[in-house]
Amino acid sequence: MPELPEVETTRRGIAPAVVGRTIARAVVRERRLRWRIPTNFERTIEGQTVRDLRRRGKYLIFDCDRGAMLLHLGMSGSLRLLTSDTPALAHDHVDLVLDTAQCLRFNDPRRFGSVLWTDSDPLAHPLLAALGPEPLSDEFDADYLARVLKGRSIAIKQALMNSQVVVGVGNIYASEALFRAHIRPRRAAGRLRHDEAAALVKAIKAVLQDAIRAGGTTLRDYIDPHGRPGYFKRKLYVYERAGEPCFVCGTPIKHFVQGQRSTYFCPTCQR
DNA sequence: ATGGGCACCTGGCTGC
DNA sequence: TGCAGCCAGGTGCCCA
Repeated sequence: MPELPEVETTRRGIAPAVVGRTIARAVVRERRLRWRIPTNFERTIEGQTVRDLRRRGKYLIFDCDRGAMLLHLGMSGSLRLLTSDTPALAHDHVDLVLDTAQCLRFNDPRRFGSVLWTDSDPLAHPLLAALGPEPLSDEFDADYLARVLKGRSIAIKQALMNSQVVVGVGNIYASEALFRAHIRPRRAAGRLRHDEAAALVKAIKAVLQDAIRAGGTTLRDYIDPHGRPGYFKRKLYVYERAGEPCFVCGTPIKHFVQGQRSTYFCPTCQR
């Protein structure tokens, strides 16, 4: 499911209900997520107040009194705000019951998501420490991208999806950003001209910001914390549009598999 | 250091 | 109707 816009939409949706609230109770129905939730998790988090809710890449960071909870939505995860008496359905793995009687519920059919606890600086956690820059930060600019891609033979689309290069860009927005930047997904990352790197940076920022504004992309099952879908699907130029005419030039959109992931592009608009 | 491939899961859809 | 096969918003890890 979720790339940066969906995670950010989730963060914005739950923050008002969660920040400043105390976790009265945690309920874990399924510990076998990407990483097993330790049995002392509930005891650790209960009674702590959520001081801040941040996002780093696709991770949500719940800063608490004595540490932080890290939550990743994986491919199929979602967080919802519900009343604490709402019956749990299939794949409702974790509840954080707040002192307001609201409940933050994590649902994840495929269980690629994760719920972790750290006692120390969350940004220093092994899963976060090596992450590349935030795409919407000033640090992510043409000079940075050109420098980090220099000499690399990997295809540009796969480079964009590497979280050490830049965080938050997944399979949808990698294809979309390359379309907006007029760059073919198979181009060697290290062979982009500087002006192409600049165009790509601009395209990544624009597509992510546009998608956040639309509440993210719902293809199949993504929903925001209030149960609503994201509306960016209608603004996708290439993703899942194989064989359909390019909105710009009419050429049929092409599809191929790259690193076991579907890639879409317009052979006329992208070079 | 880099890149490629696999693994982890469930559910929905397609086609026989 | 049933079922095999394929595909899906991610990413850490192992190996060459």
